[in-house]
Amino acid sequence: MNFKEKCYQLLKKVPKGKIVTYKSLAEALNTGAYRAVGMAMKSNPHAPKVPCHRVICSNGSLGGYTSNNRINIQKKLNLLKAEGIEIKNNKIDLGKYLYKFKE
DNA sequence: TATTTGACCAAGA
DNA sequence: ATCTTGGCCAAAT
Repeated sequence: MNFKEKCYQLLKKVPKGKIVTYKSLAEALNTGAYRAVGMAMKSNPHAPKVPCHRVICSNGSLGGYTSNNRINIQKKLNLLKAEGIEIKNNKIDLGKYLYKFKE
């Protein structure tokens, strides 16, 4: 299985109402390639099956979605709100919504 | 095979 | 608080 597919599998494990950071996701993959994880997302061959909108930056910002345009960011933000996540000033409470893979 | 790039992260100024 | 720099790993060229 390629690195990307592992990212997708792991990302699909993330429950609704929770989010993960690129770093945490990479850590769960037993690696530190958080940047490569982002690449895997933009490739996104599995489209809506993989909740790439649940993946955000470690600083609490949304990161990117289809592009780095604010408009698309709004869309991602809206999806997260639909999950029950509250965003404050385009920032998310990591300690509250960050999902941990290992336990 | 080597260099560059990227939906990033952490630290320094 | 924001901006810049260096570093990380994998994929693209």
